Amino acid sequence: MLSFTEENYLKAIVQHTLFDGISDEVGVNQLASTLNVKPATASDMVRRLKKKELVHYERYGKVSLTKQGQRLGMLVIRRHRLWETFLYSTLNFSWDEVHEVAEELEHVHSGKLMDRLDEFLGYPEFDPHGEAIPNCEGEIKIPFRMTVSEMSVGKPCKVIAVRDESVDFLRYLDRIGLAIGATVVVVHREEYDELTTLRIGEKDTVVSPKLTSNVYVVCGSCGKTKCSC
Amino acid sequence: MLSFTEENYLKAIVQHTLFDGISDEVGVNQLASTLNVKPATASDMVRRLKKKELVHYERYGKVSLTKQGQRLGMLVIRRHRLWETFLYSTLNFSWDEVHEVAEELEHVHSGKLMDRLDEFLGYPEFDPHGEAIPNCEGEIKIPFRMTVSEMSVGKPCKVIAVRDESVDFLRYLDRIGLAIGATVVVVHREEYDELTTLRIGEKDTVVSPKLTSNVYVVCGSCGKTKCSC
DNA sequence: TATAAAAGTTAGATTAGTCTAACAATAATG
DNA sequence: CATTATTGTTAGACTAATCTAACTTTTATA
Ligand SMILES: [Mn+2]
Ligand SMILES: [Mn+2]
Ligand SMILES: [Mn+2]
Ligand SMILES: [Mn+2]
Repeated sequence: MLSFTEENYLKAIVQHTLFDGISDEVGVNQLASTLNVKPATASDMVRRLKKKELVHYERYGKVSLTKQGQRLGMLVIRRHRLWETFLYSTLNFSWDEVHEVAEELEHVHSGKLMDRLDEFLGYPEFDPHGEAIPNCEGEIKIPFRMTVSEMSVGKPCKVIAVRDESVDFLRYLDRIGLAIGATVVVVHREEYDELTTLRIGEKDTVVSPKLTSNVYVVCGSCGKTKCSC
Repeated sequence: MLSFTEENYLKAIVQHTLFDGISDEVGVNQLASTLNVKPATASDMVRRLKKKELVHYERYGKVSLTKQGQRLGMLVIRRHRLWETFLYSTLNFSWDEVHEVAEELEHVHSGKLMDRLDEFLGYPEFDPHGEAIPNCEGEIKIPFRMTVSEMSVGKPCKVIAVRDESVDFLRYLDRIGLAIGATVVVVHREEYDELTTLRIGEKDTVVSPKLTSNVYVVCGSCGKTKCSC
């Protein structure tokens, strides 16, 4: 049985290697900063995870997941996202409140519990932030996704997910009317100061690249990421 | 914020001092055996709980709860029993499966979560084993209860709760048809070998004092513990 | 009440997870 | 390619929670 800490490391490694889509391996310092620990601590832990055959790793090298490590990490993420969905859909939490509570609930080890919860929720595909929920084998289809910062000017698109789950970010989105399913158009992109004017519904709002790079969208006409509409 | 371990100690002290109704204080060895640790370990922990002002305690003395210790212990029990109710009523777990999972869920620290869950469940008064659920202040009315072993022969009574939550015990009760709400009559009590013949519904079953002392009942006519029916 | 039994404590060790400070290897850059 | 910057490791210390083994206090009983 994995400890809280081990599960959190696996989850962080999954985020870096599978979800962020930059590389399939991650450095110790990067991991340390994600987990808010010092590099020395992460270095130690990575060696422990290697001994348990959950990661591939050599001294001074990068970290990547073994089959088993990936499966277990994905299961933590499944639990996290199912609980977020429960809190949001059943207990009427707002989308900025669910993450923190799910950080605790995700460590409850009962496969039966998660399967029953999944059934109770009607086998949801996505969590309240639009992220896909892995199945009970820890499998998931990771879609190639586009952010608002990559969308061409004038093309209507639909918000499908958000990358950042912080309270500040989500409340900001609420204020400007940007929710999952909303239609947005990049009205103008100012090269000089990198600000983007976004039409959300009827209203235009000027936003930073920090926002546009954290909002995932698909084509508003065909619903695909890559399209020729 | 309390650790898992500290919460488990508080819960165990509540059980011994408030629920078992023998004394309002408990010994270190007794605590140790309840928590499956060695006396040395419990002795250490009790001193830590004292430093946090959660228990009253002097070297070589007995342990009892402070106001704060009692409140926090009762809140752990509230969470445990609300989760058991959720697992049983909403996710269709059987009454012998809920305890183990609740042992993990009870340590999730979110008052809002528990209040919302309470609301979702319709403010239940009792958990699947018939135990009362403390309110959000950690308060509860502890009823004076009678077990089957104390009931007089021939008097019909109603099962209101079970003391033991072990899988073995609860499955055994299922097999002999003894559920919460069932009507039972002590048909005969054999002094020699302390076995009791119990009429449950239409069927007679011979049971041990281990069973009769773990089943709580009220008078079948008036619904009270002490009555003159 | 003296002795034995039970209950409780202390000392010292261990493991997980963390830190700081000093050091070493690798990568980037002039 | 030599120097610097970045990245990662090691050594040594700390806390929480546990153990074993030896010791002490309290309680029971002959
Ligand atoms: Mn989340
Ligand atoms: Mn999410
Ligand atoms: Mn229980
Ligand atoms: Mn219960």
